Amino acid sequence: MAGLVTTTSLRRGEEIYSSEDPAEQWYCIVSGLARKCAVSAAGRRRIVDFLLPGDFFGFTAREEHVFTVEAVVDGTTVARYPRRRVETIANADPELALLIREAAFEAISRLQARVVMIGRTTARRKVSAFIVEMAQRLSDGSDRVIVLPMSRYDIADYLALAVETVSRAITDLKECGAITVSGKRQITIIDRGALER
Amino acid sequence: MAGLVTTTSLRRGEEIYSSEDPAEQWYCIVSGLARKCAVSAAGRRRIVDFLLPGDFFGFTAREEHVFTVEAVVDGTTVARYPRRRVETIANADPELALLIREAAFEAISRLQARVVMIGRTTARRKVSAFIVEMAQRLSDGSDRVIVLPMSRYDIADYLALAVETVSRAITDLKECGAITVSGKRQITIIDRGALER
DNA sequence: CGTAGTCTTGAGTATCCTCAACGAGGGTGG
DNA sequence: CCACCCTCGTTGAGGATACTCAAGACTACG
Repeated sequence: MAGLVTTTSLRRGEEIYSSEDPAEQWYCIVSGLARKCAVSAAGRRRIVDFLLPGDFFGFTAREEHVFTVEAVVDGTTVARYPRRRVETIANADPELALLIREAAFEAISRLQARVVMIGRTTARRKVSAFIVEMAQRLSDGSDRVIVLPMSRYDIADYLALAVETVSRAITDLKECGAITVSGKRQITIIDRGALER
Repeated sequence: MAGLVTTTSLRRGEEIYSSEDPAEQWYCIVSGLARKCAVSAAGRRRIVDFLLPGDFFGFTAREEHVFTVEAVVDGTTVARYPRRRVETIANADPELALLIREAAFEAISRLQARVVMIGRTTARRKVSAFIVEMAQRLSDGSDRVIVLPMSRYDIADYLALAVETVSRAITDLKECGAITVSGKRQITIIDRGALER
């Protein structure tokens, strides 16, 4: 495997792959953050998934990618694996095949959690769940302080809300004493119970 | 593989597996329809996925299932595959390993499409997209006439809407001439363009 | 120092949810 | 056979929520 992987560093906004590109590689985020996006006919962006270090992506049963993946922060590094060659190696290496399966199963788990989150009723619940999810994924849930690597716009497109609504929900959670906010991006969880309710 | 598979027939409402059950099998719908559900703390049901003939499910990187899967219609038949044994066979059979990967990739595609659909803004768009999706999945999109196998309640929980809103959206689409409805469940697509917009 | 991007707040409106009522259809039991 | 219950589906009214439009503050960057 070591000989196959290519690692690239990207600036914010740079594309890792684009919609309709041939799906010839699999990817893993090494550091930083990426977003998997769709753009609707009306020009509205949807973020299908945030990709954090350790997340594999680019899996598809088709020949072309459906979504676009872009780096969210400067210096995001991505490992690329040539799909066909990895599959060939996996044919003779059950352990590698298992790793691939598990990476795919992880993607399924993330997406299912996402369907549940995006299906929540109120903006406040969505944003609360988002903060809890990020605390979990950024620091294994062990830390009360998180620094969001993405903008309010990204959060809005991730939660299917308007930016203003995200902003208001965060203000709301501040005023309720569930969180505190330092600067724009640093959030401290004060009352986790209130967020999970 | 032939010796490993167990096929069961279920009545509507019967569980295939339940949340927190040990994840020891993989499944495939042979006929009928099943729903993958989560129930929120507030008692609200979310349908994470509808499972149609040919859809594989039960994939997880964990030891326990997170969701519950139930038959939606009487006579739904499900094939069960013992996970460990299938994995052991796959270790020596690259073709089987490929099939598993592709089934998992299909599940990813379905879920991604779902995140996009559920993230749509208005109820009318959601219901329109739902009808188009079902036409696609029930008959490869070739047919203008579809018979919905699930209730309005199921549709509502799938789209994260209230039942009343689903009902109103369908009435709306009827009045706009985009569809016609015979009985409760049979829908004929008149103007596909109007649905996709 | 100006510009572009980000974030917040306000006001008004559209949409959807809740509560309520009602009709149709399918079983079940008397 | 019919009364009854239950689920399902539809419609209406009223209120809550989030969206749109608008404006302004703040930051980073050239």
